[in-house]
Amino acid sequence: MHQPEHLKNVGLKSTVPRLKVLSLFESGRGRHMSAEDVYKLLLASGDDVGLATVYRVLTQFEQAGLLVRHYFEGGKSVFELNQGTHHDHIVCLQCGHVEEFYDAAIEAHQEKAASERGFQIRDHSLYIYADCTKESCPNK
Amino acid sequence: MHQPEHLKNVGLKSTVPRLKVLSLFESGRGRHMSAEDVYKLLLASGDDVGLATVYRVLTQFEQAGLLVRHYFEGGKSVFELNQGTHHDHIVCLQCGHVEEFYDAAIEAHQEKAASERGFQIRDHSLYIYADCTKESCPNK
DNA sequence: TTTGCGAATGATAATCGTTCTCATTTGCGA
DNA sequence: TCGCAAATGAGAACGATTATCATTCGCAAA
Ligand SMILES: [Mn+2]
Ligand SMILES: [Mn+2]
Ligand SMILES: [Zn+2]
Ligand SMILES: [Zn+2]
Repeated sequence: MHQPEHLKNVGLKSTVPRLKVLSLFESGRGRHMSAEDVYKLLLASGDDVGLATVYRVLTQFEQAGLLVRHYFEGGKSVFELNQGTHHDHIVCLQCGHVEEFYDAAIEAHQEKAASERGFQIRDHSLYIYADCTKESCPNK
Repeated sequence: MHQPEHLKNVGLKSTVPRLKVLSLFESGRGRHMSAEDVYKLLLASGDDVGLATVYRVLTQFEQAGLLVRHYFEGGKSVFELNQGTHHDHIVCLQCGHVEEFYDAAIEAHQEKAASERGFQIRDHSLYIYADCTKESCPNK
């Protein structure tokens, strides 16, 4: 999918740590990952990259539009590949399972609520915290 | 408004620091406040309370249902008086002005989106980040 | 290719918000 | 008024993230 040129196209020089982080996200070995997640997965696969570099690269990728950052509850940022289309998230409070959804009606009502009050929307975040019904979920 | 009995009613003994924090929220000197905001406002008014106590009391008030905690972007928790009715927030990215709103249609669609996917909603957070149209806003 | 240099990296220190520890104080029922 | 569990406050500890800085690397010019 992505090649070294992709990094150049967004103004970042192609380096080993950057390519490793990008290919991890593209490998599908984790969709919503924290800096620590990325760091540990890279270590586990023998690719050792400094933790500080992981943080730097994630922020650079976010600014370059390659990744999207989320602030779930819990205090740590979570990143995912930017695939162009916006979506919101449902997070299971028991098992942490994250499901993505997009609801055009909700998006439209948000736009309406903001413009009625004289605001021009730049961004928004909607997280639904819930209990899921997966078999594997401790929530029996 | 609130009196010492209110604390007892929610299972907390009436202490000086707790009463000070509660009356600060009730004074209207700030609606959405972080622990640091509360700490500094109390110090400024001559009521010195330890920072650790401020954190403890805010968490206790949240658990007791007196306050609601929000996780705005920026990494720090923000609290406001729980006035019984849920609402969401629009935050101006330029001046930080926060406006509250409630949209029954959005709430209903969230419920629908979650139940359709087998989730039982426990909580949710919706923040709209925007540019406001206040005269005082740097966003001219 | 080799070279040169500014950008990138990684080990580690520092920062920030928050929680923990523990000796001291306080609220409040007996 | 006492007694004691609960609450407080100062400061240490913590987890996530950022800053510092000496070393290494990417890459373009020669
Ligand atoms: Mn997602
Ligand atoms: Mn509010
Ligand atoms: Zn679950
Ligand atoms: Zn504004």
